[in-house]
Amino acid sequence: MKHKLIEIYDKLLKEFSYQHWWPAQSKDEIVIGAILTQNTAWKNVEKAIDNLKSLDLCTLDAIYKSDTDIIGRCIKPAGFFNQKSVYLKNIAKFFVINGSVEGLSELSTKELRRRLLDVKGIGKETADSILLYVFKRPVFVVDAYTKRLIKRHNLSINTDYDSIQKLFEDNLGKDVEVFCEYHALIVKNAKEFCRTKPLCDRCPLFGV
DNA sequence: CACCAGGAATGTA
DNA sequence: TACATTCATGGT
Repeated sequence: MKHKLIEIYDKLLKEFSYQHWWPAQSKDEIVIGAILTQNTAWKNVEKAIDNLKSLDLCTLDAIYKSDTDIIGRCIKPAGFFNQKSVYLKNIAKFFVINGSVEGLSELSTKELRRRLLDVKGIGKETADSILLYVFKRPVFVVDAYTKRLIKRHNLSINTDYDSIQKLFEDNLGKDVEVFCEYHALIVKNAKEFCRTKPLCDRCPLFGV
């Protein structure tokens, strides 16, 4: 008997096809985007990233060496720029002093996650996004859309982050590609159908 | 005008 | 542990 989560995944994949996530040109850009998109529309994140690129500041090394107020002006469209400029400096420093992605690649997933969570500005979702899309570790990313999906379809009693993450990881197999695609599809579906009319009859998950 | 967007830190009880 | 508040821009 297939789990509901697999049924949902199949329907979303059939409806939207592959999403090619994370949308970025480099691993540094994924990390930067993960910070900038915190409670912020992706459209505004794109503007901020374009601003960074125009000054050649869309790398962790460049951010590490730049003034916080310069970063702040670039990322202003993404909101919370006073906080996020500091957060970007924090994560940039973390990668620089640890030898970038390569320098951290030998760590276990659990240890790497702990270290990411120690960086001020990196919470569970941001840490897991980096673990999955940058380090290719089998960690499921739980965002607001994912929680909403689980609640609307009554797929879990507990709806906190850890419970929902465990639900996905226990029922999908630890497949990085599936985790990457499933999270992307949940976001895609939410933007496409679930904004104004939750579970309307046009939604691919109607009746599931 | 209110409300939301691919959250996280901080403070309170 | 479980909520409430704060942070800020831009689209609907």
